Amino acid sequence: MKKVLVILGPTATGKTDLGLFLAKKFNGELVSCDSRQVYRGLDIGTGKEASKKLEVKKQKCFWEIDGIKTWMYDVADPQTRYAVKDYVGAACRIIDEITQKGKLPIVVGGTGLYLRGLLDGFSNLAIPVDEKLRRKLQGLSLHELQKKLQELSPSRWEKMNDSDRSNPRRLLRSIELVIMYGFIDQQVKYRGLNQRFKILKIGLTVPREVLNSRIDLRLKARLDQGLVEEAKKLQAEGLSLERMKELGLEYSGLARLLGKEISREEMIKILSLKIHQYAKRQVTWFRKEQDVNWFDITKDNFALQVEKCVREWYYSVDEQTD
RNA sequence: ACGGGAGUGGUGAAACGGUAUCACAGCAGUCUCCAAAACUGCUUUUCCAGGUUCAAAUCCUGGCUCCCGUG
Repeated sequence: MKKVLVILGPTATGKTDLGLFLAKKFNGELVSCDSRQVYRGLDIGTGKEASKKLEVKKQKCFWEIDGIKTWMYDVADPQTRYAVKDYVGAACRIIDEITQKGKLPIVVGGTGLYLRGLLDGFSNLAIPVDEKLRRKLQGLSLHELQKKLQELSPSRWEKMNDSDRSNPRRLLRSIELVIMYGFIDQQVKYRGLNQRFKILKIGLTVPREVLNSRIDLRLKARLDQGLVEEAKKLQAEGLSLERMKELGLEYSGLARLLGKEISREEMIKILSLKIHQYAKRQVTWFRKEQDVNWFDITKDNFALQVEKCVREWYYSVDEQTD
């Protein structure tokens, strides 16, 4: 059985650095699993380059960082909306290609939903989005959406938890699933990677306080690298501040700065807070992930420990029939 | 030092003498296409000491602290 290595964990734990390290050891190529790195032009704010200053060559379909090919960067225009389905389809194809070359795909993931979709597969992705319906439902109040779903599909409503029942987006998608059920998109038949590959998951952890201070340091470094200039460039290229806000974290802060809603100092304060909260949500998500080999990045020689773990798996022979 | 004003969760605010409330932060969580999104739950408060009152964050007295003005 072919193998895929997965590195996961919250932001600012050095997933890309570790990925590069392992790619060199095990003849690998990186596949980013990040809902914002897919967008062209969002480079500094999404941390496309590794923390160390390495040689980066941007190619048409991939970046070459310190000689290692890195995929799933720059596959979408930031003005368009990219979603799980797009990611899963594209990433899957690339992983197959890497495997065919005889190399090891290393998925570097911070976006839990995308990663789960890629590894386990989401059956609902075959049920298409209906823009017209969404536009129509967008105006409805929470209560109206709830009523609508209860009428359309009481069983689906019953299955939802309290949190989702108050979530307009989930309600809307749920209604969409009921209405669009008959229009299954035959193109997106898709099995999760875990059915076709032997997967090793490496998870990175770090004490919360350390993580927060790493985030703050990284934010400062990004500002020094020209984060604000990057945002100005995006704006000059036609990206509206409105859309920039939707891109979240750094970019939403930057959009407010450029829109003169907040000062630079306020922005830094807000961003620090928002990124801490985001990291916490990532930790919550990944906590439930199955079969993860966790490593604390503050421990001595952690990279070597990881390497050892990967080596055992990488050279192991599958006893079962392929 | 004098005159004036103000002290309510970690922060910013609300409460005619009548159940101390809200937002943010914090903590825990949800999750099958906006996921760096959206959403849920929980914790925590009346500066101190007296007094008036059935009842005080609220009124009175004293103390402490802070702010503004004058010196």
